[in-house]
Amino acid sequence: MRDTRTEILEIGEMLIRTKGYHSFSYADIAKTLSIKNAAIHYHFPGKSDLGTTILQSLINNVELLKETCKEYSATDKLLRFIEIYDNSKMLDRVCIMGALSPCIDTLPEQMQLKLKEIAELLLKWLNDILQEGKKNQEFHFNENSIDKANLIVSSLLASLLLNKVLNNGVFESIKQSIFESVQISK
Amino acid sequence: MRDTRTEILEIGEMLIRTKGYHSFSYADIAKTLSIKNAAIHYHFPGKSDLGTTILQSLINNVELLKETCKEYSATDKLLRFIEIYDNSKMLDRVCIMGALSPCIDTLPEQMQLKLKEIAELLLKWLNDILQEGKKNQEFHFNENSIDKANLIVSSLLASLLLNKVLNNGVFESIKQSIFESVQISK
DNA sequence: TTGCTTACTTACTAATAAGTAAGTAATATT
DNA sequence: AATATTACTTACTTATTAGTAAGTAAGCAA
Repeated sequence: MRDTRTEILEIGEMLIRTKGYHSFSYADIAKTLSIKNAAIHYHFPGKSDLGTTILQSLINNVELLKETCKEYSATDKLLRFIEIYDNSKMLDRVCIMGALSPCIDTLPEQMQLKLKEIAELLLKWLNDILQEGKKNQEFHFNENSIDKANLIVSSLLASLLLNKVLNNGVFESIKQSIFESVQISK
Repeated sequence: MRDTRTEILEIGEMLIRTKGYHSFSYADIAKTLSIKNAAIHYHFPGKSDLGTTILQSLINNVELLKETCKEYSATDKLLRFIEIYDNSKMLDRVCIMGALSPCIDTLPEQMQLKLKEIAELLLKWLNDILQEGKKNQEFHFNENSIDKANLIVSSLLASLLLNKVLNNGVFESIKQSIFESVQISK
């Protein structure tokens, strides 16, 4: 038997990434779990508490993944980084940045800050990976690594969005471009 | 004295691109224009009528811009294409794809179709520009032009989103990358 | 001058939203 | 055995939503 609090968080995350923060309600979660509306308020008094907790748990997941990859080669780290987006693609979801950044101004302040934290965390991690790979000759590129990290995160994020609209091969096409742009073959 | 219908469309577009489709209400528009809620229903019976009309007018604008650029060089066409995003950046807005694609499944069907139309229109136009520029030696790149168009649109779209979150130089950084990737200097 | 259309307002409905207060049954603590 | 805590439900409030029906004032058309 699953823990209700955890299930609320997972369904909430799914709803944010499939419908958006403003388009789901406590009633959606309640229906899915066959509990009452107020049960969710018991675990998360306000919607912003739920939203903030979901974002924090995503931050924790990235930190954990980062720790797991610590000893990997830069190439394998990059592969694991891109896997985050692969997983989203497989589930036909967008990433959290894609889901929330368009309406960041309408989010509770705590959520805005957490979203910033996620963006900075991902960009910094990717930048570290790129620098390491360049230093030890795994990757080959001329641009500075911050610009490159910006470009990679942007294009991954947006290809998930475009994929939802067009259902074409844009995600795979982008992934290929990324590998070519750092000159690793896989 | 302005035309109310046109003003509703313009404010509606602004609201979609700053707050999102589900986060604005007829009341928001009514307040801004100092008219009553029902006046908007007179011009646009349902919210989906308003949304669909806004998307159609954006399609018309792109078609018009395309026509205007007809005789330009490929380089100038590309500059005008990117100007669409420059304008968004200046106003601290995201583009319509960035605003609506994350929650496309929650939009009225007519709006979903119009959004697809916009995505296809932009990608096709950019692809044409890239092919023309490659053919006449204005641009130099090895990838196929469809992949390149995907990458450029994706990164422009996402850099507007990231810019809202981080307020850093990501948009300018991406723009520079695009120019370099087709090897034009400006 | 009578009637019709345009562009609204007034006043409303029904649905849904987030949120709360009070009660309850089961479990854990002392 | 008595008490407190956990995890809810029941029943509710208040606010906001999209949407509608009926009325009106101004302008034009026959």
